Amino acid sequence: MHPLLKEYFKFHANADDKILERLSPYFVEKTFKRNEYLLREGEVCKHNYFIISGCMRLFTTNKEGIENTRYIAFEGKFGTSFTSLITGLPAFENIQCLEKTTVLIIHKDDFYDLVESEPSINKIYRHILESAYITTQRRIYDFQGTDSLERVQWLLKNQPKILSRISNKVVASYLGITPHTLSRLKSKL
Amino acid sequence: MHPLLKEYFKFHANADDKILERLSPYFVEKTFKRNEYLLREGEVCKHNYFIISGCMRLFTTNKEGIENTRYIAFEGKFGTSFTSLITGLPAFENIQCLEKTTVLIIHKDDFYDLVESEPSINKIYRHILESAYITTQRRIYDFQGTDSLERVQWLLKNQPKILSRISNKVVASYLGITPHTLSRLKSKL
DNA sequence: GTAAAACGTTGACATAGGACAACCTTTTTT
DNA sequence: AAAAAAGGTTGTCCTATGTCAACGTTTTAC
Repeated sequence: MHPLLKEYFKFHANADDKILERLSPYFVEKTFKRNEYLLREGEVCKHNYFIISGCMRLFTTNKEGIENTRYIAFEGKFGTSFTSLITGLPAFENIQCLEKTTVLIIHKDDFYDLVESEPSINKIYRHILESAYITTQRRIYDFQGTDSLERVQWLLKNQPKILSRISNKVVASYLGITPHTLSRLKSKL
Repeated sequence: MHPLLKEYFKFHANADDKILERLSPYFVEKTFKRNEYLLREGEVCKHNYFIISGCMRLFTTNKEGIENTRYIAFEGKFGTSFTSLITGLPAFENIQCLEKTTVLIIHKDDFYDLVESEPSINKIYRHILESAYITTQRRIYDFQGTDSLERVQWLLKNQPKILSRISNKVVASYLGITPHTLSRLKSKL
């Protein structure tokens, strides 16, 4: 099993080596090109991805074609369309690599079987859900009732990696502003 | 055990009557007045609440004193500050009853012990986390890049109960607009 | 039942940030 | 290496929504 995933399991579920060896075959490594899609809006999401290197984003497109980035994940994190994975309904979001990205892929059927049968995966899943929830909540909480300057400052303080590694266009769509506004704001700082 | 909670357990965890009788003593009934607080910002949240009748909201207050309602729950739902419950850190949100409200209260220690030891509660918790996550995601997704008229229409379509049972002031703070704007928009519909 | 407070509506005005456009720079393609 | 495409910056203008204010109505408190 890849050391990054091992670390994740040890840290969040106290899993021992024996269990990890048993789980290892469920995770298949694959590398995607920069800008390549792991999932497109309208498809049913069938996999959970653990990022070994690179990064990906979840984004939606509204009726005017404007992109809205909702989550950006780097190496060492799980990322997928949980809403589609959980409900089995078509995703309303896309998953796209922002850099050349290597992931470990587990199929949802295996994943949910293991959630039921294997306590360490049950714990990991609980952890993933809890932190996904908390992250989402924090983002709503921190963004609601703030102007765009405050949002950029928030990003600088809380997720500086996003500002340094990700293009302005994507950052703007993550902050809910236009690239123009972001550009103007950056010159103010 | 109260029939509403029973129904919840049967529906989401297939729990049988024997288990429900065992779980029953952990849930204590209590009634709160309209506007009464179950939790104040800065306190550590120690309980999970299941609403039997009435409704409550979670809201935050920003530095200018502006309220921001993030979740409104009616009878038949669990509600608490999960972020504080999970992390054990002080909550940044308030929980307040919007009507005279009767809840079943379970202490977080009991709750998390049961999550570990009792599969039906484990399943319930998973379900709560999953739906909390999905609800939050949907709200972000549906609100981002929409103007306030679209938000009101969204509410009318997706949560009409909120518009009919809850005061304009609270609804406005849920939509992230001022009561003035909401008032103007309502006259347009 | 009366006073006080909170809430809701509407108007006039101010402003943050989007739309459009031009231009420059960087990246990608061949 | 040249051409094309994408991304970034900056200017002007416009619109949606917040702010301030006045006033009427409903709810709460004594």
